[in-house]
Amino acid sequence: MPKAIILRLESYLSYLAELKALGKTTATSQELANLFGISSSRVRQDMVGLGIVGRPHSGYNILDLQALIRDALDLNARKRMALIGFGNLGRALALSDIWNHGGFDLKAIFDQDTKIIGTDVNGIKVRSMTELFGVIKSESIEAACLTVPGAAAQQVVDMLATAGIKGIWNFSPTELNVPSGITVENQRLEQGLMTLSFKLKEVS
Amino acid sequence: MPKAIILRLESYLSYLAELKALGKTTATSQELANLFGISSSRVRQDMVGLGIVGRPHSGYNILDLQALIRDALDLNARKRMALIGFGNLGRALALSDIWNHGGFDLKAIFDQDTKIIGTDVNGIKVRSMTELFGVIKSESIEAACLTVPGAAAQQVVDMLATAGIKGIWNFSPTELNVPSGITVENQRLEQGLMTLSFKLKEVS
DNA sequence: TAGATTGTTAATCGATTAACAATC
DNA sequence: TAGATTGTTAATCGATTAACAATC
Repeated sequence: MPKAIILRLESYLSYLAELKALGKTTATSQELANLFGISSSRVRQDMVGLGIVGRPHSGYNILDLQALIRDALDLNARKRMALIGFGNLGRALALSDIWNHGGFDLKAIFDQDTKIIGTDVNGIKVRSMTELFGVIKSESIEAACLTVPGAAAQQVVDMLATAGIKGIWNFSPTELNVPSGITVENQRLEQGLMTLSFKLKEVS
Repeated sequence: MPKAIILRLESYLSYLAELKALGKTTATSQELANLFGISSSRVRQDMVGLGIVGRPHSGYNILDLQALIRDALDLNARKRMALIGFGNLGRALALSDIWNHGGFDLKAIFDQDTKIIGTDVNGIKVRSMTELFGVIKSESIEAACLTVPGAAAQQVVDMLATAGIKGIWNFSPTELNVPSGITVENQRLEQGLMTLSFKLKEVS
């Protein structure tokens, strides 16, 4: 499935939650299209791809649509995650409620700093990097969130690959090298900021 | 300029820094293409767009290319930024060194929580939201980083718009409504996590 | 019923790749 | 020089839009 479609499904999902909160039970392709300036026919093609059947007068059933999108993105499956790097950003993510929005459960936290190791975070103890391999195995952890400094990222990725991790949510600006069978989703904060810089020049 | 090109320019930039660190002085379109699986002819078209002239044997001069990309993204212009929302994420960003990578200088921090107001962060005092309008004006701040809870986001955006902000780096999952003349760059953490969920299903 | 909205096919658009003469 | 690599044009590909008969 193309990346562009995935991103649209995610946007539909958050908009549908808003509509539902307003008491609506159906949404038309035109309503969804207005959301981010695409044509209603593109939305209908996305709907066909999801396998949902709409009704000529009212549109698509919101509950059905939410369920199908959540299923397409596999958000209902509980996936076990480890966080590597308990710096300011790692700490912010660990304490946030974001994990559940992706169907993830944070199960372990690792850091290198002996001053931090042992800290309790909502019932999860920050562990030493030396425990990484064993804990990922014993806790059946399949995904990792990487919030270590860029210089350390690749080295940690190699450890994660050996331990059998299947997916990485990467916050370091470094382009990671991973063996096949491992997927990386980059959350490029620096690129976001650079894009804002570019856009600022355009608007003014 | 299409978003896809912007993202490529940003990727070229970080790769060029690596090449330069290795002591190289030129890069060919083929090298840059290998980076993320596009064709060398696409890279050459990007180069033409930047206005750089390559040499048939050696490729493009790295220093020239870096300068042109930085110029295209306006990274050399110093832009003054405010951070709104000093929660865990806002705090992590405030303490990070990311701002300079986009050519931004963090000049003010705002939060609603009276327990936090007054805190000193690298010489910047956290201010009350009531000061937002005045400080943005008096400090000539043109951009804002939004790390407030989703429910408060739109309300803050309206204040920022009134104060004359030109660009917003948005970390809230909410789709923001802004008047024309203001640009928003969304840093969708939730969508990143959902995309990872989808990809995990695909690889296994 | 009337007409709003779907599902579907063809047309359009833009971005990417292929190809190749020019050239350092 | 030989050949690697550019700059450029045409071909291809994929994604988006337009159009419209079907239908609730």
